[in-house]
Amino acid sequence: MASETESQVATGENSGGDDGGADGDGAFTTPDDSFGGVTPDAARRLLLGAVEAFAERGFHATTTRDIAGRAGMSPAALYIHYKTKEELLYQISRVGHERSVRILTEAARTDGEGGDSGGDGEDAPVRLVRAVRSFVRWHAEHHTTARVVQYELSALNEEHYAEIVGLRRRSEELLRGVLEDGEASGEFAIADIRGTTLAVMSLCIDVARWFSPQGRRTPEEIGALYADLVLRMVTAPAPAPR
Amino acid sequence: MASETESQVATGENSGGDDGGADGDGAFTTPDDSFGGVTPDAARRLLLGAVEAFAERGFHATTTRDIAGRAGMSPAALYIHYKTKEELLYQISRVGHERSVRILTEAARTDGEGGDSGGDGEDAPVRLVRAVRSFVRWHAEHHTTARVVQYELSALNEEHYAEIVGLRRRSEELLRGVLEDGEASGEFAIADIRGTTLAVMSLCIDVARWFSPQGRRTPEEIGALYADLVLRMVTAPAPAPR
DNA sequence: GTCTATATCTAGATAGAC
DNA sequence: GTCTATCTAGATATAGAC
Repeated sequence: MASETESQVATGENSGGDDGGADGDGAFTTPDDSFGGVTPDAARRLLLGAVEAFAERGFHATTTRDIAGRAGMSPAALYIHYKTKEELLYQISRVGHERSVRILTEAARTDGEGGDSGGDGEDAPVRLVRAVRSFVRWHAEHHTTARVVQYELSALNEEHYAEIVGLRRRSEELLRGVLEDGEASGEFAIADIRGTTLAVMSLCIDVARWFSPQGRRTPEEIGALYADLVLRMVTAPAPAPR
Repeated sequence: MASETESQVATGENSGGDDGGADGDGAFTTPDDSFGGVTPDAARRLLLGAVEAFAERGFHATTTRDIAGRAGMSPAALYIHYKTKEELLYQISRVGHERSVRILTEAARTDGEGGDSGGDGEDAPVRLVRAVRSFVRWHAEHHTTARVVQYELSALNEEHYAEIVGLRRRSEELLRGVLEDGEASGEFAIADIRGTTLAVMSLCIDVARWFSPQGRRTPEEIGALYADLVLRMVTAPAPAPR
């Protein structure tokens, strides 16, 4: 398998506690060190170059020369670290999707951060707000990576694509679980749980497409706005004042 | 300019009343005749082939041979009708974006279909529901075209890109107008109108990315669901029942 | 307007010196 | 592990016959 080259990508899943705390993620990571765990250095620089290039121009329009150039290397050097251009995309996708799953796992759990939740999933709104807020923040903060992760999937080979789809399903299930819990407890009033789950995922993901650091809102602000909008989506509206 | 080749694309803006009635759009159009006005026949077939191919594989990964093949022609024949591959994308984008503007213009107007609205923009919720419903329906029904229209913009040349961005701004302004009217009349309770406008646009647009005709919902059902979700987004939530 | 044939270029990937 | 040089394939676009 292409994924078992010896100089390969560390997921970050086990790479120490420097960037995945309970309060979300990205707050104290620099603009794009999603690949901090990758060694050797050249392999990481190539990955970062690939992310930039793929985000700017798309996978197919990006040349290996371009990627190598951004990493300060010759075109041939790329192939020491990655078998193909597609393998670069796969590593980016995998790390990004694993991060998504982790963010949502963290946010969706019932034993909230420091809170003394009674136990029976009473706090679905808190979990939902936390999930949307940190998921959106990640897509804005790491919009370059996220753009590649979310919009270049079709360039993966079949095997890699299947693996990524599995991770996406896990993310969706995590979010749906929160909506189901809230519906069961009466905190939410949702007409179509599966459909609403999809809509919320879609809303969060699409942040990566339009977000710009030059825009008028910070990732934090967008996260807060979106959390509020989503909370309204799952809550029965008040009768319109006349 | 590339856009003035003699055998070129009719917008559909003036092409008769066969598919843009007051009750939305797409209901009685076949799966993809967004380009019904294009003549000669070969030019239209090429456009349809390009839409399919771009949607499946992306602009850069699509070869002119592929497009020509789908249209039942040799690679060279393409260049009789279009100067470059990019021009095909431009025509697809332009027609699609003009359709979006038209759908939103139609839906956002204050003199609703047959209704006797008093006159002072009392019916913002109706306008919003109508807008979201038909905009979403278009993105689902024509998801192949919409995918190209929404996700391949970066492959346009600078001049064409600028033109398309102008159309996108018009769409956004149409939607924002509805939210502003509803906020002014007290029908809506929106914290951040610009941000909410963006979120709603984003939600609708992203339907094109994930929609599949094999999925469990029809375009109509998704449109209805989304209209409800968006209406909740702009309405003050009822206090949670305890 | 369409075809066959082809010019020209550029991409991904490899060979082999250092 | 990195470089220079290069192989090979396939892309866009054009030429010229029909």
